[in-house]
Parts: sequence; structure tokens; C-alpha cells
Amino acid sequence: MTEDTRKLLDGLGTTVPSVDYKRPTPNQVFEYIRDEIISMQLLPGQKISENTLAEKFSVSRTPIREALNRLSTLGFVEVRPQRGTFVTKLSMSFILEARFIRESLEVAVVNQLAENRVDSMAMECEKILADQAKAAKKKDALLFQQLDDRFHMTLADATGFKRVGGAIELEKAHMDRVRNLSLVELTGQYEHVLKQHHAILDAIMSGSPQQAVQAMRTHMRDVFNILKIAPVNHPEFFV
Amino acid sequence: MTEDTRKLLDGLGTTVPSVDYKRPTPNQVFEYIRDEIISMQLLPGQKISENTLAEKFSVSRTPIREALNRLSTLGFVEVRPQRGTFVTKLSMSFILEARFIRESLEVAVVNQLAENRVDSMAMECEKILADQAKAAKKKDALLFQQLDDRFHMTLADATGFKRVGGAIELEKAHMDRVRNLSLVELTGQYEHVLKQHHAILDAIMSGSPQQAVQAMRTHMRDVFNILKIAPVNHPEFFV
DNA sequence: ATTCCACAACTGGCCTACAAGTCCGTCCGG
DNA sequence: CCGGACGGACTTGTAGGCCAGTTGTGGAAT
Repeated sequence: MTEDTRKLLDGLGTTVPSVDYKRPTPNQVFEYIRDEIISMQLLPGQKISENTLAEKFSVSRTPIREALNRLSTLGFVEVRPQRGTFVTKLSMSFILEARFIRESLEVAVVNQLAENRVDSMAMECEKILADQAKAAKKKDALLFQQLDDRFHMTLADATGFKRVGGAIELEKAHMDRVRNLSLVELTGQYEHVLKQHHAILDAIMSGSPQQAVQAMRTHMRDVFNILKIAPVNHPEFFV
Repeated sequence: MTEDTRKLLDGLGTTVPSVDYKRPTPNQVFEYIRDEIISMQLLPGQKISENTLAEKFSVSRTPIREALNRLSTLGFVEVRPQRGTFVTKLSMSFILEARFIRESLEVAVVNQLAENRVDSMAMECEKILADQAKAAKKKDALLFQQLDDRFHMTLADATGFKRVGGAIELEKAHMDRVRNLSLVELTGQYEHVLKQHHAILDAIMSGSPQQAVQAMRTHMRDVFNILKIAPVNHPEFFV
């Protein structure tokens, strides 16, 4: 595929996704674009064309629009009528709020889990953390982050609630956009993050809500502090 | 308007809403249906026809579908392909989760406000509570609830965050659906709720995070306990 | 009387065409 | 040379129709 063709695809990457007829088209488009935004393959401020996407997926604008509308309500894209649809720029206040919401929920989760332990959760978490230790050794950033996702999601799901995990994942996604601006710079943090994960899990399993809450709070704030540098290194992606 | 005509409108009420050309049509439809669902004018399990709505609003199905899709992601309606769109039935586990999420956020809000007081917020809250006292005296359920909304929203907005208020409002809306099943039965609770609102505000303004958090927790659980009776009185609306 | 099947009515998913607004380059007049 | 008006090439918004799948009904066969 030539460089010119890539431009025609509006910067949406070269791997053309094929639609699976068994799953709803809007879902597939939604997930595809969302992942491209989170992973910074679609850059903040970049224009997204409904027509281009429609050609790319070989569908009409209708399912594309449905996907973009959902991304819009979640804050990943901004639809400006008669002007275009754009990947939202990052902003510190937005990220700060994401941390606030996420911390509120994560703290509530570990508090509940420490009060009411779930053994199956502990087993799964420990396996995830073991894998994450391997990923840290191999400096596999992508894998490490996926396992980070799964760790927090496993905690949330252990409460038995169905939507909390999704809500946490959403706020985490907004924070991950910033994190993915400079993934390589974070390799030094792996051991630190891993230690905090263990501290959270240990506090939960020892049945100490206050300790678990404190460990999660510390974890959230440390993660956020790492992100604070991003606007300095990449001001063009911030409002 | 005759009873027959009402049936033709698919139970969506008799007041035909006129679209405001200045605002996006999907937004208006979204808000209209959402409010009808929250206020129990559209009952859980009831079928919603896209075509009927399109006629009712004198628009095509396109903006209607956009509104219904948004309502679907928020859990107010359920779209079953080739079968129909239905108002979601209530479920205790869903409401319990709504309380969990809402309590997490509200607690975090008052905690932050107690640590960092905002005087303008206090002024507005006190005015709201004064009005709410009047509404309680007049046993005006609708007004009381609207002011309840505004009280919690004012607290959330005082943090300076833009999305927290909306998130709280959403979970509150799901709880209000249950509450609106038996509004009249709650008149005895007005003074109790009002007292708790004052306790929350006082704790915030006295700069005591722990007290504010505890007051909000108590408030959330008391409100939830009121809702627990609903499935017994109205089992047909629950899954 | 009961079971099964075919058909008609209706649903949401998707497509195409058109409407309305924005942006930018070009051309004309000064 | 400069400035403003105009037009064309975009953008998203909306309308309306077709399609595939589901459902309920009524008639035929047992």
C-alpha cells in the first residue's frame, strides 16, 4: 500500500478491518475507533471523516454515525455539525476528573471487597500479577498495560456489580490516552506499580478495608502523578 | 383527545411535543422520553415504537433512533433487534448498583468539599433547602424532588468537575424510577430527608470531611432503604 | 380438539439521496 | 496589490425506502 493511499484513508491506519457479520456493525466500528484513540494511533485533534470510515469498513454512514455518537457521549470524539468529527484533545482538568471518578469507584470497590472477601477473585488476581511480573521483566509495555486493565477489572467484577467495571474502564481509558503518549518513559515504573497492586490485594485479603482504601488511593495518585508531565512533552495534543 | 387516539400514540402521553428548530432534534427526543421513563409515565416493560415516535414528533426515524440508542446505553430502554424497543424493567440488583456508584461519587464529592470549602455553594444550597422546606410543607412531591436533584447537583458542581454531576444524576435517575412508583407513600419522609441534607451541608461547612462523608452515607442508605419496599408493592415492573 | 405450518404484519438494521451549513480558494472590482 | 463576494467542495443532519428476521394468527391436517 502506497503512502498516497494511506493519506486517502485519512490517517486511520492501513490495516483495513473486515466486518464480522455475526456481530453488530456499529459495535465493531465503535471498538475499533475507540482502541485507535486510546492507543494514540488516532491523535488528539485529528479529523475523522464519516465517509472515509464508511468506505474503509465497506458499510454506509449509518452504522458509522451510531458508533461516533457513542464515542461522542463518552468524550472520545467531538462532533461539530457541518464541520466535522474530531478526536478530542486532551486536557488536564478532564484527566483530573477522570482520576477523581475512577478513584471514587476503585476505593469503594476495594472497601467492599475487604469487608466481604471473594476467594475466587484472589486466585485470579494473583495469576494476573504473576503474569504482570513477567511482562515487567520483558519490558512488554502493551502486555503490562493489558494485565493492568484486567487486574482492576477483576477487582470490580468481584463485587458482583455489572456496570462498575465498565465505568472504571472508561475513566481508565481516558487516563491511558495520556499514558500512551509516552509509554517507553514509564518502563521504570513497572516494579513500583506491581508492588502497589500486591499491596492492594494483600490488604483486601487480610480483611482490612482502611488499609485497602489507602493502598488504592496511593496507587491512583501515583499513576496520576506520572501523567502530569505529559502536557510539557506533548503540548500540541492538549487544549 | 379520545381514548382511542391515546392508544394510537402508543401510550406515550397525550401532550404532543413540538420540536424546537434551534436545538438538535435527537436531544429533545432523548430528554422527552427519558423524563417520561423516570416519571413512570412510560412503564417498565412497555413497548416503544420508533415509527410511532417518529409520527408523534413529526420527524423521520433517524433522529428517533439516535435518541433511543443513547437511552439504551444508559439503561433506560432495551433494543431487541427485529422485536422492538422496550422500557427496561426494574431490578433490585440494578438499583443496588446504582446506589453503590452514586454513593461512591457523592461521598467523594462531600469529602472534597469539606476539605476545600466553596462559599458560593453554601449560599445556593441553603436557598435550595429553604425552598425544599416549603415544598415539604405543601407536600409538593414533584417540587421536592426537583429541589433534591438540584441540591445534589449543586454539591457536585461545586467541585469544579463537569461530568461528576451528570454521573450522579444518571444513577439518581435510576433510583428515582423506583421512587416514583410510590411517590405519595414518601410524604412522611420529607422532614427526614431535609434534616439529612442540612446535616450534610453543615458538616461540609464546618470543614469536617469524616462527618460529611458519614452524613452522606447515611443519607444514601436511608434513601435506598425506602426503595426496598417497591418490588413488593409493584412486582409487575420488576424482572 | 389439537398440533403444525404458512403467511401477513411489524420490527429494527442498513442504505441511498438530499438538505443545510461551513470552509476555502478563486475571481472580479477597486 | 488588496479586499470582498461568490461558488464549489467538503461536512454532518435528516428523510424515506428496502431488507431480513421475528411474531402472532388463522387455516389445514391429524
